[in-house]
Amino acid sequence: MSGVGIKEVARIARVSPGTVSNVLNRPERVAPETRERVRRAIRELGFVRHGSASTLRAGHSRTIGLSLMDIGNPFFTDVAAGAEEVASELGYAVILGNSGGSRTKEEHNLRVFAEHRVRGVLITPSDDDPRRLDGLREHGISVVLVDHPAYRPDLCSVSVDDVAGGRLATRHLLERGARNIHHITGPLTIRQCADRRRGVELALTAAGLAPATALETVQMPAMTARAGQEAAERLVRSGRLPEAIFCANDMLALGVLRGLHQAGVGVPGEVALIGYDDIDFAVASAVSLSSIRQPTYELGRIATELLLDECGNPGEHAHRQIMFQPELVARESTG
Amino acid sequence: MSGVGIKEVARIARVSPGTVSNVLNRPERVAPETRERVRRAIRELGFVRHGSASTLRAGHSRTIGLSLMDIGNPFFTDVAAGAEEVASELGYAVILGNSGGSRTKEEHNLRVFAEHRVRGVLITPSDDDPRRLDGLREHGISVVLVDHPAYRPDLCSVSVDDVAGGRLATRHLLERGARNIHHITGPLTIRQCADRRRGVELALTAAGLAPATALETVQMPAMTARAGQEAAERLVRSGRLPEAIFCANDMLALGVLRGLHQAGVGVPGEVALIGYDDIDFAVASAVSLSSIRQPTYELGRIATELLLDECGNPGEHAHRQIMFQPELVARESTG
DNA sequence: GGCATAGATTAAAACGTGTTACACGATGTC
DNA sequence: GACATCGTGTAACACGTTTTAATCTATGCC
Repeated sequence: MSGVGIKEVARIARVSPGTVSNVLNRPERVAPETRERVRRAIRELGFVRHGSASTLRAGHSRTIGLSLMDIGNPFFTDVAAGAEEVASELGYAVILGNSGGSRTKEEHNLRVFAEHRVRGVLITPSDDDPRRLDGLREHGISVVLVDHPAYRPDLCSVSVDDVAGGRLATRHLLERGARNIHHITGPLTIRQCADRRRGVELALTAAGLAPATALETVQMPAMTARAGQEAAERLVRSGRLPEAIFCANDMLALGVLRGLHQAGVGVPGEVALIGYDDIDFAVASAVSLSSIRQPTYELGRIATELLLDECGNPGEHAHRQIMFQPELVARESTG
Repeated sequence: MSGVGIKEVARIARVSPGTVSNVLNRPERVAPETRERVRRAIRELGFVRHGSASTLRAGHSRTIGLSLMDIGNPFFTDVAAGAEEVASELGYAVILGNSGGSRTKEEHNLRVFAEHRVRGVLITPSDDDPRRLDGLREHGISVVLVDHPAYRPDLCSVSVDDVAGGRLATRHLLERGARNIHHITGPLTIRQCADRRRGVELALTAAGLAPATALETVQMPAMTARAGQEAAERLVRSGRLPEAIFCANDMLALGVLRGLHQAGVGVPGEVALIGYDDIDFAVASAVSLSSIRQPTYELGRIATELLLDECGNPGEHAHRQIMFQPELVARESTG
């Protein structure tokens, strides 16, 4: 086993354990020569600080929890990458939990985080229920919502305006000459989907078109490429091709693209197509995909910064609900 | 703060703290009625065990470290998903570290893991240097290599036979009529790239072709879609289109596909193309991509199982070097 | 020279849990 | 009735670190 602790170091450096602790945590308080002597002992013995003991005594850990909805989706892994980077820079470790959209698993994750006495939690919540979060906060654990606005002033959140995104995509399609929109989305119970659809409606009305006639919404159970392809095949079979398709997700859009291509339908020649998220693979497909870009990586970075600020200055921290504006990326699939 | 600890629970349940600890860790040793009384108290107080104190006293944590080479690559996130699932099932938490291929960051990760006294470490190593790992193991931390064979009998590893994979891809192209192979790869200092290329050579010689003339290798600095597209553009400009292209990576292949498509080169009509990894997006591209499938998710699952077995039965655990065989997935891009 | 002051170090008391050895009744055995 | 046994529960220490208050030394000042 490891065996070598702070007091073995102290013995070798001819110092008291307290001094070693000071070298570790407040080096400025110890005289340069002793400091160096202690550091040498640390190196020689290969000492590494026992994090648990430290956490126990200090009352707080250098750890944050990250609960993701879908680790298989590039959108979320981008968020994770951003979060990990910032956390790592500031000396924090990240405990990963993948909820897969399941409330049970999400609760399990939060419980694990609580046991580990993480300093804070970053979560892409699967629903709007804030009760579980309050449980954490009673334990003194800060929480920041990611990709989901906090509808209350005492909680930080970092998200992107999905209504605006839906509007952007729709307006773009209308500008390219479309008079009606075929909208392929995931379950409308998912906030992101509902908001994006709302944006479509707003854009249509703003252009003097009635959503009731100019908008057709198709709801798929999953937001995967497979689901997208199925939607496209169904569309082709029906024989009534729309002028323009807006998918709530790039995964869906890539599937649609492939389904249309296989049926010999030209994109953007016969149908214009736009997705959402602007994942890296959007530009890699044979007909590059127009999409709505979100500052994914930044989402993770800023959420972590907010979280650690809240942990560091619990008194004067001002809760903020940050909402980014999405951005249109026009590529080949919309002409 | 939380404030409620094991002894507050004990007070409410009219029991000694030791008994509460027993209810938590060896429930069978305590009489059913007291057990229930304690459990009720735990529920009422909303008590959650202090993981650090537990770790400190017990001498071991319920945590593993996971150091990934590239969290942005679907291959690695699949591995992570598998690992997280198993770890979670068995009550372990996962600390995530993203090395991005940098040795410095990798060392940082390992140091963090050591401080947290993780039970074991899962790592997709960026090189073959085993010294850092030995440092961990001296501290009683088990290590399992992922996607990298252990060249020593005292270390577990889970990997895929990349030589066989390269051979599979090449043989497939040869069977479709190609007489020479254009191989686009990443840095050959990366073991995976070197092995896959080795497989190409073996397959060529086995077919009576001399690698010196039948194989052209192009080494790109990164294994991204962008790099693939650049390689394709260069190829088109050179005017000498090969019969068949084998990319060491699906990301590269998707880029090549797009580059060729933009230049009006038909796939698989004029050029056959195959990738490697069979990421989900391989099937989603306009011309679905042939690829070499690896049991990614399983890699993560089994590695974690091995790791936790090694932690649980330190005495009788037999180190294993598991090597999976990859599998050809033929799709449209090779006709 | 005495005293205050600042700086450097230390001793000892926590932090919340797990574990060991032991106490306590009750039961069964001779 | 004495004694071993068994099933439960307890008391107290230990884990490795941080932190507080106290101690010690050297320095400057009157």
